[in-house]
Amino acid sequence: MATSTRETIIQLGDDLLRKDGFNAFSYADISKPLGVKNAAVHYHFPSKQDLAETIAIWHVDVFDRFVQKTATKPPLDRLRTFLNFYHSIHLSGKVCIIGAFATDWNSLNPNVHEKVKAFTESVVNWLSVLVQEGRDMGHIHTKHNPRTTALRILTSIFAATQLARITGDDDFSLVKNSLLDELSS
Amino acid sequence: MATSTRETIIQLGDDLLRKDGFNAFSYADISKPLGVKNAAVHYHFPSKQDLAETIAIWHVDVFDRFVQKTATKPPLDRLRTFLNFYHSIHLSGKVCIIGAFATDWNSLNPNVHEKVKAFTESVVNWLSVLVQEGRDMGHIHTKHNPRTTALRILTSIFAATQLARITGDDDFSLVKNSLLDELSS
DNA sequence: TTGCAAACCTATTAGTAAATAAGTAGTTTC
DNA sequence: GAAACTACTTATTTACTAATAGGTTTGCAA
Repeated sequence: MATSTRETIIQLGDDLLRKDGFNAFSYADISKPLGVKNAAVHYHFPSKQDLAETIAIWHVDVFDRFVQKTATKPPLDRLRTFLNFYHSIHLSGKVCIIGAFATDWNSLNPNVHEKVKAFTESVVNWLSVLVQEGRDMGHIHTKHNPRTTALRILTSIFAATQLARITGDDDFSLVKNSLLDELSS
Repeated sequence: MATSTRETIIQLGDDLLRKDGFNAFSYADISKPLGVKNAAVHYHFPSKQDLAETIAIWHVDVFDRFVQKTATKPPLDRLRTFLNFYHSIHLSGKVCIIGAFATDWNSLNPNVHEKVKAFTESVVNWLSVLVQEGRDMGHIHTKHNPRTTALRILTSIFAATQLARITGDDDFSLVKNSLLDELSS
């Protein structure tokens, strides 16, 4: 399937956003590798905020597909897949999109905020259901309520993609493995 | 005690770094509220990287004083104070300096990296000792090794300052309280 | 064949950025 | 009391930024 210019811009933008931050990349960083002029990027996304908004929506879509694809797996398998996904984020030099948007929060307009909120809530809710189901099945053990456990999973793993930039890969694995170990024991 | 221009620059820079991000503020954002010219800021910190480096060193000093001041407290009290400190970070609209530096990592030079690494390791080590001592005294309960538990505390609480920007204050408290609840039970 | 819209490009603008050179006023040092 | 240092200012430079106006090409549809 041929990838459209528009799609490539979104993917390059997402990469740059999560590697360098929203204010660290310019339209030139997108247009150059794409082999088009800066104005072509503005044709697809008139403003940088429009691009950020589309990237947020794109993540909603990607996550929806992830949810669909893993829907039949048992809760603990879903969690493992989720954490492995974050491992690949870390290994590719990026951070979690939630953290990237959060630290650049004050540079983004209300439209972007709305989409990022929707995405984040869908992740937290998905994790909450996962925890609830896992507990009902006796596969997941936690003393907190599902949302709290979901928040603890999410915060630990997305901060791990950031922290491991500073302290190294090993710390990412420590966090990841301890999460699985703790919830499944 | 009279605060010098240099110190005010560091504090303003730290505020801006943690509210908006390294690439979202300029020397004008510092010089204006200070009532000096942009060149005066460059006099104290020739480059923005120099400022970032000094901010990192400043955090090492602040943390050292925090460690000294709380050294006589029992482990669980130290943890509570630590988490309350993060609560005040969140309430003042900032994020943890570790996360701020991590997401802007690729914009910062090796000198800054070095100082941020030193600061982060000192926090992780302090938490590790806290966990070790707490466990020895029977006040803290965890199945992981001290560094792993330290990482889980740190990642959860610093990501909570970011996540709560998106999902709201309540989620910060859920994370904070669950940490205390879990480790002290 | 014309009409028209999608997807560009050329060229430019207005603004902001970090950084520096050179000068100045006030204070300290020898 | 001259020299030197501190903490600035004025003025400027170079570079990059997001964004836009207006023109060009291509392919499809009426």
